[in-house]
Amino acid sequence: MSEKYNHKEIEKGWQKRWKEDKIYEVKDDAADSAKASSSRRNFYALVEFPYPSGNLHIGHWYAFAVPDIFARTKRMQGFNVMFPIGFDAFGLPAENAAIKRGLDPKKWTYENIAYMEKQLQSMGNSFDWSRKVITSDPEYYKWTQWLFLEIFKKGLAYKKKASVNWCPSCNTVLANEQVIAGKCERCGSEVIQKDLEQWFFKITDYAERLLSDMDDLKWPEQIKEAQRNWIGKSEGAEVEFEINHPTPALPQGEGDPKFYTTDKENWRELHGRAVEMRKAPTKTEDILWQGLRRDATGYRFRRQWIIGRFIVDFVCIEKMLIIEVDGDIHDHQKERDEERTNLLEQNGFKVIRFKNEEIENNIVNVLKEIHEDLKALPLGEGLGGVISVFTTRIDTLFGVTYLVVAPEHPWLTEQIKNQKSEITNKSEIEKYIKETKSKTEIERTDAKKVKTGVKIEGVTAINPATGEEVPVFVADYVLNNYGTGAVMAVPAHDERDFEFAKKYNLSIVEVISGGNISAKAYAGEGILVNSEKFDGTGSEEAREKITEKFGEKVVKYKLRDWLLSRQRYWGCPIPVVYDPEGKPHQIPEEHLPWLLPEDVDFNPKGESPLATSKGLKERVEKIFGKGWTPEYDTMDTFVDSSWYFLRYCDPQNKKEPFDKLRLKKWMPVSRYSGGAEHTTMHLLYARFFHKVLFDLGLVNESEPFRERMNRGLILGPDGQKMSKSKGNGGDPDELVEKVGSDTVKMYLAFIGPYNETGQYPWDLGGIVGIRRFLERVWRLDTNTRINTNDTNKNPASAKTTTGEVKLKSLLHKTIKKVTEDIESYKFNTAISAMMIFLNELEKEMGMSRFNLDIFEIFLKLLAPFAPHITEEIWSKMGHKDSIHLEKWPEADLSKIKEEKVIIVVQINGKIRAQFEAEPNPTEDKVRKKALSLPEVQKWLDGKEVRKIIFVPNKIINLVI
RNA sequence: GCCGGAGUGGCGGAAUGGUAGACGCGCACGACUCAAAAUCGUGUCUCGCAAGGGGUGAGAGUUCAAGUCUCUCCUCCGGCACCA
Repeated sequence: MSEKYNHKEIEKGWQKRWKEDKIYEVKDDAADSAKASSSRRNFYALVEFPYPSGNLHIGHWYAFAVPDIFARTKRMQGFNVMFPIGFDAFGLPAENAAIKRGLDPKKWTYENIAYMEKQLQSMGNSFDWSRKVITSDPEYYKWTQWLFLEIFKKGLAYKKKASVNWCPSCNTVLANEQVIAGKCERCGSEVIQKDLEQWFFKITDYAERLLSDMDDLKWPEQIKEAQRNWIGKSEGAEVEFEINHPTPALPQGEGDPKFYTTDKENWRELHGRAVEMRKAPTKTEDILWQGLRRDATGYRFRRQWIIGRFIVDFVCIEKMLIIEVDGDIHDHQKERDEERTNLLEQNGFKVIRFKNEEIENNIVNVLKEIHEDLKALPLGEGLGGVISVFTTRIDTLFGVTYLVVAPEHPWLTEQIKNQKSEITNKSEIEKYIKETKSKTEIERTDAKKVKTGVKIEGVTAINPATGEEVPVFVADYVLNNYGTGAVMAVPAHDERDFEFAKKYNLSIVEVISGGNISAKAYAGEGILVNSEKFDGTGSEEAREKITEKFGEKVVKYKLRDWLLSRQRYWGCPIPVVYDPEGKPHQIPEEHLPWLLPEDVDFNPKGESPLATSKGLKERVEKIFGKGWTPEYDTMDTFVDSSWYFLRYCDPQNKKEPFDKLRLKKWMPVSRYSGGAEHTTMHLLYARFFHKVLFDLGLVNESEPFRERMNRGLILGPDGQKMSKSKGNGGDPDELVEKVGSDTVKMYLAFIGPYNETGQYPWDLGGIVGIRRFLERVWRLDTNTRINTNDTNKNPASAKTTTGEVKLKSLLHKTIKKVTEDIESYKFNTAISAMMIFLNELEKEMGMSRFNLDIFEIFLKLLAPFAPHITEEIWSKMGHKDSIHLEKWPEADLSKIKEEKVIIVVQINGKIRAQFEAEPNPTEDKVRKKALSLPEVQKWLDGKEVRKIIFVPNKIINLVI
């Protein structure tokens, strides 16, 4: 009688042995490895490290146990495989445990890690535990801080005000996930927005590279597309709309009446000239403009701008300063210039002039002088006269009937403050702005809500294409942080604008297309009311032409800078201190790791928990001096996880985060497996981080992950996402206890393709199928040994039967299929192929004695899927070394021989008959045989065969 | 709204343009058993006694041949979304 398949004993035993023998620990160099050979290459198999929540759920199993099949296969295929594991240990749940249950976050976290490690061991994965990384270890976060400082030094970390979700009742900052429908997840009170100074990484500087470098990555197109979406590049144009009052600082009627230009035709002509001049600047003008636009003076300028009936060279937006550039001046010109200067100065402008040589010889000095002049001028009396908009459809410029600015738009802010502004309904606008502030981001961006807005009375903007005056609105449907924070509204061709225009009774002007909008535009016939419907396909060419004339080509991204400050305790401290003036300074390297203090009150006090630490304040004053204060915020945990895969390559390094030479052996990651939910967060952040490190010269490559696979999601049996609160999660521990780790792992691999981001309801029904399969393998083994122990049977001398030839052919087919399917993460069909093989194997066994070699090869194929049971059988068969160190079987294509093939006979594509034949029959043979079949005769019914299609070994199709 | 992906038995899912439903679950029947479980065997898309017909979300097309390619539409899933 055969002994029982006792998974518990087998699995425990082998897990212990593997640990003792360290068979999965990997040396950095292929050459260092015990089984080294010149053909051995390094392979870095990576899975996303888990958050130590305290309990492994079935999703973790899916994430770790299945890619283990791949890692094991690669190892057997002769690669020097690094398959590390660690813990993403900082994060909110630890802190919540502290707040709710008074636990110490550190203790809580490390206890969880210890427990989860045990659970992970029971999985029997081939992880290399010697490279374990825990992000909350000071030995790790020291280097997170160090890297932060490197980035800071490079000017890619900066501070600015940003709003956070704030729960007034809990007295705490909330993460976006903690805000449910605008309410606090915990107490249900209304969440408000609060502005705080926070740290950012300038990921936007890398938008273009993050986009274009993706082309060469071996990633599924889906993931690339999602990232492209997220980065959200759009190419369009910026167009400037002048506000229609020549000098907003002047009350109407003062100064020379000649100064005003109200005549539209005149304005249009003037504008045309200004545009021509902008397009063809002199060398000197260009030098100055480059200086001015680069913010060298700290103020913004416009060039060739219309002031009254003049075009001036440069004018400041914020202050009333005009800069004129002189060429060679003739006397009569000089006179005119003087008159013009007087006129401008009478109207409140300061006019400064520079000679060509001055600018060309010493631009730095000139800019300095301008800066001095600007400083001397009073604030808030600026031109205030331009609103820049971003559009991707400049071809609809002629249809613009109003402008909308975001409530936070700088121009509006300035105008509200400006005493002399001509806006007549300031209080109404201020009220609206206040209302907007009280809305959450989610409320504001709810497209379903009816749009609101307020007309800005007293000012109008001029459509540069038509010279028409159009009203200006403030409305919160315009986002300040995209484009320029202002939009041109084309209600005839944009739904949102249409909705708004209807509500406020604004005019709607259609732009004719018919493919030649540009021609119409040039001819100055831009306005075409109630013309034939605009088809929305104004040509690329039209856009280019209109951009050239009225705007400037620009590229915008949806991607925002990475806000990394968290007003939380359990995270990596930001290694920054503030001097008595409040200026941030980096903490010198010798003070790293900048330790997280432990004398902290976790109960929300309305500020970051670190602010309650006395020890931290004392530490700062002791090191830096009196009046210096610590940074109280910690880092987003995505910073921790942006480089953990680099630390795996050199986890013990005490001198630097990692040694560049060691990285060379492993990076980039050969294959990275993870969840689809990280596509636009972790995966993008890590790419950005890695690129920065590349620019700093710390890593060798600009992309961290050569290949990426996203897995699907395991749902609860109810089709819902699994969670503790719903109680629909499967408990893997219990399951492993019952059927064994091998069965659970293999079942997870069997339920569907792993390389597709589908969703699988967790249904235990099918798991018995896998368990049966493994039991059959177990029984097969037992029988084998009984047979081989029988001295009468000598497999080597036995004659080869037809059955064995068939089996051998199937074996090699199976090797091929399994190998290919593992490579492409289609574990389900690999398992299916092995099942088919086992079915045949059993049949053959029943007929004759058993071929041991074949069974051994089969075991090797199965080893990555069911590491424990195969190891046990392998060892019982008398092998001393682990099966997991065996060489992966190779398919011998010459052994794949069909004994017989089945030829299908079709008539007009319909199957009418089939027959068996020797492999590779000639077309001639097949045709003759087919025609002779009575079924075929019946269907032919004497009709003539017009055409014959022959697919070798498969089909003959007779067309009548 | 935009961008991806997918729709195949009772279920999970297979099918380089070439026999649709592999493999597994479930179910039915049979064997073993006093009986049950386990195990093994047979069957299992559908209409039809059969011959044969129909069938991969719907409709059209290309082809000797379409689940697979093309077009239109529907549904579901995922990403982005007042992004101008």
